[in-house]
Amino acid sequence: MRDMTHMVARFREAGLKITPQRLSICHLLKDDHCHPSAEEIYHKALKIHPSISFTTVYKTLQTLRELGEIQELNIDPERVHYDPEVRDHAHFFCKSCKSLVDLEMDPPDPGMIADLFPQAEDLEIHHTQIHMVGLCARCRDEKEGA
Amino acid sequence: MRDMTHMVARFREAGLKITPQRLSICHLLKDDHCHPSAEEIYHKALKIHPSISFTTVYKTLQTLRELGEIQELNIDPERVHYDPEVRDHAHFFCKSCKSLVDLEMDPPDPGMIADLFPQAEDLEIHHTQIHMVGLCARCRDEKEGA
DNA sequence: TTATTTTCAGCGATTATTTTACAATAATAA
DNA sequence: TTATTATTGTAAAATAATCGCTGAAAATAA
Repeated sequence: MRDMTHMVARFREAGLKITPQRLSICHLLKDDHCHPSAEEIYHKALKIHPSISFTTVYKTLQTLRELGEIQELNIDPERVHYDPEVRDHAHFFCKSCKSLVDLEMDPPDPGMIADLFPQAEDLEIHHTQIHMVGLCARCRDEKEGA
Repeated sequence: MRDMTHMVARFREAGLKITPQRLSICHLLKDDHCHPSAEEIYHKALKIHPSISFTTVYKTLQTLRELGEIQELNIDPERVHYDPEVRDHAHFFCKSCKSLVDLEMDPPDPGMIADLFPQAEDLEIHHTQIHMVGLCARCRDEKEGA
């Protein structure tokens, strides 16, 4: 997700109304790299718009996803998380503390995907997710220390 | 998941009873590479045990996951799918027909992960999932033909 | 085989998340 | 400013996932 000027333009060109709720949700998402859930975004939005509903947050997230401005992460079996960064990068999910962090990656060699996945040639791939699940450093140490 | 003899041994060494229901669920999973959901396994199991409950299927899937005999796939936002193959391989999910297929991959160069993800050094990674989402050949052609 | 012990299957209900319908409201264009 | 149209928020529904309990079944010992 880019800056607010860009988002306003995106809404406009899609024929969507520019409401304070939508702008606030964009603002909350824009610089948040903690991968919030819909519920978390809702609670943050409540501080700005005390009467905002979960439905509004939910629908706005859908809209932003359709616009390609955010991506949904299915790494946590309990809930969907949202990521304002749509460029290729991987994620790590800690089973213990439920933290979800970015794993930066160098852009893979374009030929690598084709080499690794010959079958992918016949598919129209919209996006790729790389998920690693386990224990973060802190939770691993706690486990061993106990 | 390996053969039934292996599964019986696994159950036994874990102090779990070898019930007809469990054996049937293992049998259903063993050769199914369509990545069924809990609901689908339940419906197949019903044909063998007309009185089996969803709870039994659900609990057995949990057990098999804890034993490391199957893995859960979180690629479909609507439901969890189960995979009897726990070795490294990627998956492709078609947004249109909801099919979920294996993408065979050559085992990546051991150094590749470390090279791509320097941060991973501090993490205890239990498993990695690579998910590609888009349209399968058939759905892509239907879209273009229309 | 039979008795004893332990676990499991199935029922029912619950929790949590995600999704929808619709009337009131707010944003936009004329 | 008014008309038009989309969005918000309320409330409720749909769906998936999960749990406690009890009779039944399976494993084990005698």
